[in-house]
Amino acid sequence: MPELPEVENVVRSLRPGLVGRQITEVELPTYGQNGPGRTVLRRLLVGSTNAFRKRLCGGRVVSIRRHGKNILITLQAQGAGHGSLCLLVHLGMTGRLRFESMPEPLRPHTHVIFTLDAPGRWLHFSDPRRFGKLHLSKDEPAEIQLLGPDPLEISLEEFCARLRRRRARVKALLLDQRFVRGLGNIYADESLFRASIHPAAIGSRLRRERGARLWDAIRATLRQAIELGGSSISSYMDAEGRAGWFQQVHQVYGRTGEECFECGSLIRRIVIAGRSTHFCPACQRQQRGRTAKKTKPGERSR
DNA sequence: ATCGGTACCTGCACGC
DNA sequence: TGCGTGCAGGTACCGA
Repeated sequence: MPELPEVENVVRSLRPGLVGRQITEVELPTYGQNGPGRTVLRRLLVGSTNAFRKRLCGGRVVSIRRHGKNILITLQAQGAGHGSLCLLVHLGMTGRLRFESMPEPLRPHTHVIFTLDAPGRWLHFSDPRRFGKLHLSKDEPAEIQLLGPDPLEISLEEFCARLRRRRARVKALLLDQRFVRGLGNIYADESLFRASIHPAAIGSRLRRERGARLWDAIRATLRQAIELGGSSISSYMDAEGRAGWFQQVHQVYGRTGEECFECGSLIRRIVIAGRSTHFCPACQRQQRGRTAKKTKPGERSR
């Protein structure tokens, strides 16, 4: 769920209440819930739960930033294990970091409760589907270096150069975090619509002019989405519980069968790279000879 | 290199 | 009301 704009808003809303604060206690309410062999946290927490708790307690938050869809929290550890710590949080599809006041009843699927040295403030991590991840390490995990450039920072030149090198369909490329980091299903579809590019177009076959339009569309889409607080499709909210508004200006995502706001054609849904892909068949035409092979007669493209 | 399928999970909307 | 089905913002892994 949370893509770059949502994660960016979570990070921004975490900063004021988290930077400079000390974590005084860490509780893991779902630890051991499904029996010792299958604890809920096993998949969520990289490393042992005890080490996680021990190393984090007493740590003071130094900084927090976004890297693609990852949240990186740097802490100054306390006591014998002094030195710096890096807590990586990936929200997966349904992960949520949210400030809470303790007397409220615990929401279901709350896996980690960080007690802060600010009175009446706790930070809860919840994640119903448990696709999220928490990884505590001494240094920044090496894996994040494998991710591609940030789409808001990449230059036009580099973006076009990367496109030229890849023969995958452009929608698949946008979802590939090694191509650019931070785009997900919503913003890939919305960016392609804004650039009037068919999602099945082959990256290396896009002319420079179209590549430039895509580069521009991605940046404009992400900037506007960040501005509007992200897309709140079902339950996304920032750390202070504020919803986003970008879903109200979605042009194609989640609009299968509805009329295109530009031309009135019906928005179509196809599957690319195993993901639902929404586009306007009239505004996003396949370029003859420049796209993936056409569907054979009698073959269904759904 | 790239793709499709599967897996990981729970919740929700839908049709019957 | 209940039940089965398909779908959902994520990534990782397999074999082809």
